[in-house]
Amino acid sequence: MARRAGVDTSTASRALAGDARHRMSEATRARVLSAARKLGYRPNLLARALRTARSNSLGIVVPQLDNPVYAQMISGAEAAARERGYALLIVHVGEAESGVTAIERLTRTNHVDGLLVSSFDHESVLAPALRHAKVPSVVLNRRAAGVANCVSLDTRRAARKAVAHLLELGHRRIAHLTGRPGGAGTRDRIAGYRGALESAGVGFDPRLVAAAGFSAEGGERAMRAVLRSARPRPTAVFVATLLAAAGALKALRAARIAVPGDISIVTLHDSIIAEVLDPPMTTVRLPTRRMGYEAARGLVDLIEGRARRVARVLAPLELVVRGSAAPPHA
Amino acid sequence: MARRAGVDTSTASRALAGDARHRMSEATRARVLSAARKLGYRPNLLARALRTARSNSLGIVVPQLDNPVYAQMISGAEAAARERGYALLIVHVGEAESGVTAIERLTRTNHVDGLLVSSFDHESVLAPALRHAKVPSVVLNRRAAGVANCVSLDTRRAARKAVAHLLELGHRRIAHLTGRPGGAGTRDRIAGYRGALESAGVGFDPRLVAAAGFSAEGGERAMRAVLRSARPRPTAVFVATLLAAAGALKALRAARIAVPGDISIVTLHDSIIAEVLDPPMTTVRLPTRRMGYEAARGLVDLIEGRARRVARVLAPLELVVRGSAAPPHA
DNA sequence: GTGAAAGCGCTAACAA
DNA sequence: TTGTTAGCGCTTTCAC
Repeated sequence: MARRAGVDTSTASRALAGDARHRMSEATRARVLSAARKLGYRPNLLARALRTARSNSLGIVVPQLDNPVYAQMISGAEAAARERGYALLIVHVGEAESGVTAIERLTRTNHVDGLLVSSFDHESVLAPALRHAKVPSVVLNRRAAGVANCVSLDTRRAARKAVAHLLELGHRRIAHLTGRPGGAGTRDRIAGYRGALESAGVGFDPRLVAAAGFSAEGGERAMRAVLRSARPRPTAVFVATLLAAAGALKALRAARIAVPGDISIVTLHDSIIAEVLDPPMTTVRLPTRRMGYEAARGLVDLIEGRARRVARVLAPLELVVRGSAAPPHA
Repeated sequence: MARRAGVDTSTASRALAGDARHRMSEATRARVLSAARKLGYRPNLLARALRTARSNSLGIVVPQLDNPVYAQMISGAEAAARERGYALLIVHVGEAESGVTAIERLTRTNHVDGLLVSSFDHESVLAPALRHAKVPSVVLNRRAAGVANCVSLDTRRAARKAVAHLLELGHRRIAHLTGRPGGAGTRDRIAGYRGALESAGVGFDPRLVAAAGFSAEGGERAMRAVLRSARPRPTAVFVATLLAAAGALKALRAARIAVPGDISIVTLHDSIIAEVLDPPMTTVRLPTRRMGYEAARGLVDLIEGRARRVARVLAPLELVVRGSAAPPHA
């Protein structure tokens, strides 16, 4: 024990706290600090937590782990938590399950100091659950009524950017394979898509929009649906997410439609998958990792009283031009 | 407090422990339990941890988060930990960094009861660090001298299975793009590859082997190298991992070599990426998620004294035949 | 500026 | 079978 080494007792606590509010002689402080260092003293966080009712840990609730989007989010959150001296407890709840029991368990049993939540729960259940948990929370990429603290991606702007790229290439008949019906992300994508079209004076044709969800199969199905029903055929398509774009690509290949020769594709998010597709996919990168980072940092600010509210919308990063989009041939 | 509600005090502890070694009247036990339920009592794990010097948490150290292999591992570990009532603390250490400081921090500061380790540390540093940490540990997919507890994948057998598939299709000239030089995974792959060839009476030609590592670029480079130097050209190639196979595919496409028409490809691991490639990739699935699950379960057994050693090698799952391998044309 | 003492919520040893 | 007591390692009044 550092105390033993020095010569004092709980004064050590003050010295190690380093808090300027405790006035104490530089001499003793130095003595304690050096003794602590020499003995390799590590405070017992459990004891501290019990005493202060603060555990120095954050909980994160995610619906998927093997999706690069969540993996990146977690990676960012972990980095921010570590920088601030917090541990990160991770709970995976499945897409179908509710995160509410996880939230309950994290706060009531594990005594986390704050929550990062990214489950698919409807806001009507999520918001009360978070309010009921008496620790601060930040919701990731789900803007929801009744949820004050949230860090999300500006999906609308990203969508707009993607579609603008197609318009600049000269496309006028642009389809959109969007997300899950009813989701906020879907609304944002459609808004961005329509906004870009309007700015370019291109009319909106609902037959060019189909729900793909976020899976490859969904993308394949939606692409087929559009090919079947849209006349004349679109020369380009903006797809909700990378996986769905891969599915759309498959559908086009099956229909012997060349990409980007006959139809161009642009999508959102970026990962190694974009590079290994044939052709490599042109995408708008989104700062997913940074979203996790900012959310965790904001959460710590909330916990430590440096902030009263966390509400950030992160702008998309750059357009990554690969090979899936080209000018339409006359 | 449940105690208040019933009428007793620390007897509640015994009742809630449910331990059969404590003999007590069914009446009081029932009373305590029902009171606890009614009040929604949750024991304070922090206090318990302080008292018992057991935190009911596991730490997991991983070098990557956005690689499906690790994501699946974590997902499995999280499930097992939760089932057994443990929380999972996750630490990401980067491929270049050492996991040793993370191990140190997890045990000395966060007081985890056990460690799951999958960093890239050389065994000469990892083994002492784990021995020094005074909690049990299980190493994931890295067999290393001095490390007793380990759950790993039978990569050798998986490699053999992959190559056997090519042999059955009639291939005799089979190249191998392997992992990082010197890695255990690489040795296993080469051993499996050679084993399969030998069983089929096919000679081993070192010019057909090139190091690809585990990235797409590596695979692309290695494929080019083999195409340049191997005469006659192989009719099939067994690639170390999915991403590298994607890179190899790219190289073949660039060289206008048809897959599987001119060259067949088979690789290890499975994920959505295998499906979105063109052609979809034939792979040998490996139980990565289960590896995380078994490791965490074994670790808890170690912690709770139900096991003295955890050493499992998980057999590969089935061969998933997609479209990247076909019989060679005469 | 520093020491003494209490107590966070729990469990384990001992008494009753 | 149950209650009493002590103490895990820390922080925080409260004296001094």
